[in-house]
Amino acid sequence: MRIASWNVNSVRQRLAPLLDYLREAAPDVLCLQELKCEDAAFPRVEIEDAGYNVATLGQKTFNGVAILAKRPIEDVTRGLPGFENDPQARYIEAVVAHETRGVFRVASIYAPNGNPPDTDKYPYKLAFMEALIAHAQGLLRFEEALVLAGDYNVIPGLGDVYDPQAWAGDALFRPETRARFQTLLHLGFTDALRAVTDAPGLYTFWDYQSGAWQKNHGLRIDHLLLSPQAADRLLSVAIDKGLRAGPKPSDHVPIRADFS
DNA sequence: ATGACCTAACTTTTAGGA
Repeated sequence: MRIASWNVNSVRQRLAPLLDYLREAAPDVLCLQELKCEDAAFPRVEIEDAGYNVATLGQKTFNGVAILAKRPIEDVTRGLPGFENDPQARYIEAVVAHETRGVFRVASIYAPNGNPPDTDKYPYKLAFMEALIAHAQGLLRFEEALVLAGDYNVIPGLGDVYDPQAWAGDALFRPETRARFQTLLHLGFTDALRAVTDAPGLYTFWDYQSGAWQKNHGLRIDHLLLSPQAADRLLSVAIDKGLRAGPKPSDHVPIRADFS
């Protein structure tokens, strides 16, 4: 069972590399963020023709999340429970069956950026994270294989950013932000990448500006958080950074995990 | 180096991203 997450920065601009990725990496489930289109404009037919079912929560211009899966997508929840008044499309959750080993519950999450931190964008980011913590705590009671996948807009630690000092005051790296990410982990989730390696410099995002990719000025902000039942079945984790050097790249690359 | 990008939109500038 292969589950991946990718902030595509406009699904319509990314359609060709997305179809390539579905064919080459062949994830069973792919969570997408930053669709930047309404549901009616989502390239549903092209993705269904590639062999995937589709569940979306779109929005004009900004945000937007989706779950793609080879198997049927069931019990879809659109919007983060407990944060229902949010006008921004940042959360979709569903259940996908494994061929032989029960089901996985999967969420595709696009947490707010939160910059600049001296504006109301930062308390909005923290409020989203607190609602996510509350909802995740409830989900753990199901004792299911659960993957909370997405762009958290959180740099968890010093090894997850090319220049920690330069990012000290940023909304992605402030202590209040990292503390809430840690609270989420302390509920009982496993940061999938950190379950397989302690290596620094494993990034999922490189800004389009300033030659960030060429200089490897990256951030690790896309994460797969695993319930105990998912963590017990984790086989491997990979970051598909090659896509950042390919044609029409997103500024994020996919992160994926394989499960038994 | 004070530089450098990309996307969507009631587009020819602006807002948002991170």
